[in-house]
Amino acid sequence: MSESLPLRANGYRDAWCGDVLPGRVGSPARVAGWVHRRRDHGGLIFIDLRDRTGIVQLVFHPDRSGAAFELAHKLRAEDVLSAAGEVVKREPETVNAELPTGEVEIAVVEAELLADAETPPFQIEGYAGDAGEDTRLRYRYLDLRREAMREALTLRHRVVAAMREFLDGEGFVDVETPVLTRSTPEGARDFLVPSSQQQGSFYALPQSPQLFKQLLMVAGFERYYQVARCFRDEATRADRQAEFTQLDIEMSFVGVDDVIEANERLLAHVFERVGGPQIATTMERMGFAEAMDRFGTDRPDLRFGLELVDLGEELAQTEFKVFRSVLESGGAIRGINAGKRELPRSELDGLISRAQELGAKGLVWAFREGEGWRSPTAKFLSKAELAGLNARLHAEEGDLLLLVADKRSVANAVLGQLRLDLGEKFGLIDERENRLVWIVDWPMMEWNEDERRWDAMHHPFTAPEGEFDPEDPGAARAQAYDVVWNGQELGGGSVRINRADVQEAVFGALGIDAETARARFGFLLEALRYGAPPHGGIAYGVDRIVQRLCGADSIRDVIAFPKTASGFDLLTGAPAPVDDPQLRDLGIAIHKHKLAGH
RNA sequence: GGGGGCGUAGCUCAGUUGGUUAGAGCGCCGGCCUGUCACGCCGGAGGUCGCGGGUUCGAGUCCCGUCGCUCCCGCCA
Repeated sequence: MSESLPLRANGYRDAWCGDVLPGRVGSPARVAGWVHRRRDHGGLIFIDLRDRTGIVQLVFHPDRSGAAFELAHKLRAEDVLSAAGEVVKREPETVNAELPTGEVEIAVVEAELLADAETPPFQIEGYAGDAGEDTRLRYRYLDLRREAMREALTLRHRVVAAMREFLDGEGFVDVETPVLTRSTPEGARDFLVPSSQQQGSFYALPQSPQLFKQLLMVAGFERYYQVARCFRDEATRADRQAEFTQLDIEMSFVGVDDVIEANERLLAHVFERVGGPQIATTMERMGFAEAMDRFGTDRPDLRFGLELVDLGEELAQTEFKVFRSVLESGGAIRGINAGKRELPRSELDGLISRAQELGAKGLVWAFREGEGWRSPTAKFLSKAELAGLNARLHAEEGDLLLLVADKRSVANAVLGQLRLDLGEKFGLIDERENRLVWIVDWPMMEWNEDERRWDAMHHPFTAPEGEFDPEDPGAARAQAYDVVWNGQELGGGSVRINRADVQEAVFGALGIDAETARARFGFLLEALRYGAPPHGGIAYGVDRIVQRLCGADSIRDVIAFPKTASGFDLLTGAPAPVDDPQLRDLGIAIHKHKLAGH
């Protein structure tokens, strides 16, 4: 805070605490803030006063401070105080090098208690261990007084401001779309809002503004963005909240390359503005198939190796029943070379447990030894097979090899995650490195074995590459793209379908019959008949970007008032039961016995 | 929906094979202290061991249930 504030009457400040620097020595200053710490020496009292800019030391002398000295004696942590006095230079031996304001202090002549504070349930900047998260959330307004939280939310503000600044400069228009909208049963569970005027009918909170932004393209806005709150009624995770924020962007008359190019400049601008990693404005691209093949995931962390290798060829003739049955049923045998590692049996067992937790039936571990393996599995494989596997995995003496035989999707998921676990465990990741990559060339659809139908890989409005053949949906490529930063998806999008006939064909391939499509998406199909420009866009997870930028462990650390894993707001007590009359207005009956214990 | 971890003072935690009156650090309260800055020194208060039930002569400790927090799997087009 560089600008100074006007001198005001009691209770107002003319200087920020963090601005009381040597340049002000000899001048009067009035500051206001919270009592951070009190050091009462009996005949001399020091108060560290904190506002959002920092901390400054106040000194109270019994003679010079008058009535303020008596007040200082009674001050307690987090009391709100206004104090005025002269900025004085400290004696060299009393300078505090830890504080930016540590060369000076304010010799207080006048002070006013603006509000007193109860003893907080936890210390604002404690040294006795951080408060537990439920306590922090219960008293979030105190938790947010802490420097780390203030910095995280300020960084968030700067990220969003930089996004707006860039998009405004490029002619994008911020348009608000409804929060009360229509439920679409696909995807995550919707939060529903009952309508009192149409009893029995419900609004849904949006999972994204997808359809509205497409309608804005039909409406001719050409360039739209919105910092949009989105909702998914699903369990939360360390990087997932039911209520989250998207930067939502849509552009007309564009193809994949246009959207990617604009977003490379957007990301470079945002990172530059907030002191994030320097990135090239032309970023790496990788096909979906290559990402799955080399890393087992569509969001690869490219900062380290340990790539997945396909071992089907080497094992094509194997007598080992486990491997043979997997290959015969169309599965895959994939492996990674984890390098020269000495792992005790207990840790190898841990890897097996982890693999099973991730869905594998088992995990084969082996250390290369001579031309063969030291492994419980070695005895089931021929010399030629072991030699072939060693060669394919580029295994050197002592290298740890991990193999999973399963459906290809399972083998990829398991080894892809084990690769990340091992990369972290073995310290293979250079935290200073930043790898951004666009994942492109996505399949349109993937086969859902449980439901026996095709599901959209991105969403049903994604445009196919070239002509769409409804007879062979599995072959269709999507004009879709995800941007991945060090293994985390920052955002994703696509070029959209802008012709009603194509949209109808895609719905059909997804098993949505014409009647259902009309009922749910009739407004979109109709709009596409009135001259829809080619358009495409992207949506970013703002919370995750900020989390990543400040290195927070949890998305909750970059959200002002987050909810717990089970969706509670510990501060306000939401969700909470409502009165019967409220329910009657909505035409909703709740069986009270189901609420027993609430 | 499933699995793991956790729940003891205001906060963070320790608490042995089930055994006397449940401890520590920080915080809080009182006193002393004129150069501290995580001030220091002396004294003190503070506990439904999440909740309910069970086993036992005896439960913070073992068992069952339940609530809450958290991580992971499912899920998240």
